[in-house]
Amino acid sequence: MLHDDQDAREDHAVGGIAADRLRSIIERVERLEEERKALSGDIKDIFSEAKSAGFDVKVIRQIIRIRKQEPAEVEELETLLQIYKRALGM
Amino acid sequence: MLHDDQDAREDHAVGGIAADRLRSIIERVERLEEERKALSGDIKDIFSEAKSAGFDVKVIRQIIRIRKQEPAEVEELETLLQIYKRALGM
Amino acid sequence: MLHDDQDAREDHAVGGIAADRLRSIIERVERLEEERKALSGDIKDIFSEAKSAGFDVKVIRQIIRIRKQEPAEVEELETLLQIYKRALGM
Amino acid sequence: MLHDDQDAREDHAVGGIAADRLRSIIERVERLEEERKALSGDIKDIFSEAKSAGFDVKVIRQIIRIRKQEPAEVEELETLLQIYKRALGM
DNA sequence: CGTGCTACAGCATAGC
DNA sequence: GCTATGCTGTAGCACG
Repeated sequence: MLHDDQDAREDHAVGGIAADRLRSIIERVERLEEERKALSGDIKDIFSEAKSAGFDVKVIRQIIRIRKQEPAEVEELETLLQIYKRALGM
Repeated sequence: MLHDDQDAREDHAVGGIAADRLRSIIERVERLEEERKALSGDIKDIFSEAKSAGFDVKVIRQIIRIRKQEPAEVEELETLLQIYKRALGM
Repeated sequence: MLHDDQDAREDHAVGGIAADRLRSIIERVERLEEERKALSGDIKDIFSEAKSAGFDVKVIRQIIRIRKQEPAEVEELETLLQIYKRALGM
Repeated sequence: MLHDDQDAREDHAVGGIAADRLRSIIERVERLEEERKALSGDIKDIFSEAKSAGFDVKVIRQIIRIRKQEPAEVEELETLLQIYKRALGM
C-alpha cells in the first residue's frame, strides 16, 4: 500500500539514518556543553581560591573584562578615525 | 632598617608574591574562558551542520533542554501552564 | 582653486547642515532607546508584582509567548518536536 | 466541610480573583511590549531616513554605542584607581 | 533567499 | 530570600 510505503519510508528516515544523525548531533552538543560547564566550574574554583587568598573577586572580574575590551577599544578608535576622515571627505 | 623592611615587604606584596598570584589567577581564568569560547564555537558548528542536514535547530535545542530537565520538573511546569491557561479560558 | 573649493564645501558639510542632520538622527535614536528602556523597566516591574502575588513568572512568560504565536506555528513546532522525540526513542 | 471550603477557595482563586489578576498582568505586559515594539519601529525608521540621507548606519550605531559606553568607562577608570590603591595598601 | 551579525531579553547563579 | 550580574539563546537586521 502506498500509504504504508510512505509511512515505512518516513519511519525509515526517522528511525534509521536521519535518526542516527540526529542522535549524533544531540550527543555531541551535550558532550561539548558538559565540557563547557566543567570549564565554568574550573573558573569558579579559581575565583574561590582568589577569594580565599583575600582578593576581591568582583574587581578581578572587572580587570579581566577591561583586558578583553582593550583590543575592541583600539578598533573603536580606529573606526572613529575613519568616521572623521569620512566626514571630512578624505 | 625597619622602615625599609616594611617598604620591602609592601613592595614585595605588590611586585612579588601577591602580584604574581593575582597575575596567575587572571591568566588562568582568561585561558579557561578562551577554551570555553572555543567549545561554544564547536557547538555552533554542529548546529550549522545540523541545519545543513535539514534539521530544525530550534527544535533540537528544545530537545536538549528537555533531556537536561528532570521529568518531574517538566511535568510540573506543564501542569502549571495548563492551570494558567484554564484560568484565562485558553 | 578647485581644491580649496572642495575643502570649503566639505567643511560646510561637516560643520553645517549634514552635521546637524547627523546630530539630530543620533539624538532622536537615543531618546527613543531611552523610552524603550523605560518600558522594559515597566515590564520588569509587572513581573515583580506577579511574583509577589505568587505567580510563576516563567510560566506567565510562556503564556505570553504562546499568545503571540500563530496557533498553526505552535502546532508545527510541537509536531516536529514529537517526530524528533520519536526518532530518539524518547 | 473544610475540604470543600478549601476547594471552593482554591477554585475561586483560579477562576475568580486570581484569574483576573493574572489576566491583568498578562495584558499589561502585552501592551507594554507592543509599545516597545513600536519604538523599535520608530528607531528603524530613523535609520532608514539616515541611510537615505547618505549616512552610514553602521557607523552611526557605533557612535551611539560609544556615547553610551563613555560614562561606564569613567566608572571603570575610577574602579581601576581603587584597585591600584588597594594593591598598594593605601 | 539565506546567512551572519548584532543586540536584546530571559535565565541561572552568586552574593548580600 | 531577593537583588544584581553575567551568560546564553533568540530574534531582528543588514548584507550577499
